[in-house]
Amino acid sequence: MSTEFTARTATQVPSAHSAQVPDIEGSALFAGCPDVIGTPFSYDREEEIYGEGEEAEFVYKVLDGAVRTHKVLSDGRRQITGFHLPGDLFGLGQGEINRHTAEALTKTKVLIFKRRQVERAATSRVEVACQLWSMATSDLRHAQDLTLSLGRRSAQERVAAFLLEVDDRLGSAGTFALPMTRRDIADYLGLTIETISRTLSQLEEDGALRRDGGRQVSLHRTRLRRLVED
Amino acid sequence: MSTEFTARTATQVPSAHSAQVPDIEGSALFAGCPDVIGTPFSYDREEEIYGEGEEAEFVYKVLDGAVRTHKVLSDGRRQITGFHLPGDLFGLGQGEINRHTAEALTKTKVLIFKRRQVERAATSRVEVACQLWSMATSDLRHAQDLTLSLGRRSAQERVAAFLLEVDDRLGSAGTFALPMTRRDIADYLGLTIETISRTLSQLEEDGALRRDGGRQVSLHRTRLRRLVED
DNA sequence: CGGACACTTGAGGGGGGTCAACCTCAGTGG
DNA sequence: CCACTGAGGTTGACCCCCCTCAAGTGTCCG
Repeated sequence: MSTEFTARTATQVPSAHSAQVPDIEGSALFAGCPDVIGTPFSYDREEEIYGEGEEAEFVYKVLDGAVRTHKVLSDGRRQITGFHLPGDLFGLGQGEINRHTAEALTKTKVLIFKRRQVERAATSRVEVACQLWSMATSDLRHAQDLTLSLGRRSAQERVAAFLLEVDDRLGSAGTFALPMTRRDIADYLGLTIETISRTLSQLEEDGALRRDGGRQVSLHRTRLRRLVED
Repeated sequence: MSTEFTARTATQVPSAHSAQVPDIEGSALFAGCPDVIGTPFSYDREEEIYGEGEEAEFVYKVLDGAVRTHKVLSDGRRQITGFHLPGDLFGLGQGEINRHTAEALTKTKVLIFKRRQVERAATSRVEVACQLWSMATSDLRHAQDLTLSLGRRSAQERVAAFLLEVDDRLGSAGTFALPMTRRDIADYLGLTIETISRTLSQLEEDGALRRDGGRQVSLHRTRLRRLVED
């Protein structure tokens, strides 16, 4: 998996154990394991990378672009569990069978690893196992933060927190283009596209951000942060 | 951490890697690591085990009783992230600082391990590291299932799924006493105690369960399962 | 038997969903 | 160069599910 969109708050502290976080270059991910080499691959916009219920054969590392993973209910309701940006690993931690679907948001380059090889590396090299533990733990933190938002925060708080999270992941410039559609944001935050749209308009009206065409936003971070209880 | 309340669905498959799930007895948890020995300890009903923001010094294994872990917003809104029953490990995966609070639901016996020792064991024995990875992964799955419920399911679906999950964790007898209050259920499912109460009444009226005093329930599992889309 | 806490039930309100119309803009073809 | 098209986004009107507030009913334990 990966660090996904875990917000780096001031209280966050380096990983508990000695394994270090993977660096942006794919080559050093399974350092010291020459048999675990990633194969470059590309996906088009909206292309499925793997599907829920299929055998989990590979693990992926994003090099360029963006990926979303989601679960669906039988009637089509969708919950996005994470967005994956360059440097992130995804597809791990799902046993023999994929527990969600992964799709490319845009044209996306990845490195593909065989899951079995990664697991073999984990059982033979303790640093790899610790690294995988560290990544799973990081994803777990992210999932629990999302749980708190979905369970207990208002639409405005969720959207404000989401914008700050994306800004953070994208380099904390304060100005950026959202890499996903309103539908993706809605399905991530447990809301509807109309509510996302209305909330963004409201935030702009309140001076918490400026917009320029659908995707481009400039955050007023101190005001947004004031809206997010924590 | 632990398997928490992860529902075992028909599609679920044994852990991906070779590490085996810990057994109910604490002694075999860090097998082959004589330096990692748990110290027995007890907590009273509603007693705090550790608090969010404190240094994470220990890891815990439930022997008897039940524990909840939760996060709180500054205005008091609470989200329970998991209930931990006998056999479950909790308190792992939070770096140097606790990212949530843990409290005993009832009088609870645990085994306490020093976090540093567990981490040391992980870096020296690959089976331990894999076991910890496996547990983190299992917790991640659970958190993502909860995310789907909170984001996309109705109150009735959440309560029905919750009852089936508890039944499963408690041995699938179909009849059991809920180990937690309505408030705990509400704070786990992102609802209010009134909605929990009304939903249970409605489910009873629909013949999906029977109640006997506040906590005791008998599930009509096929009817409940029909209410839970998946 | 009485007090406290957990739980239930009702009445009313609001946040966000639903449905529908409209706008914007990039792409495509004439 | 412009008309057409369709997907993504915005906005409004209405409604419903769940929350809020409030009053009751167990039920456990002194």
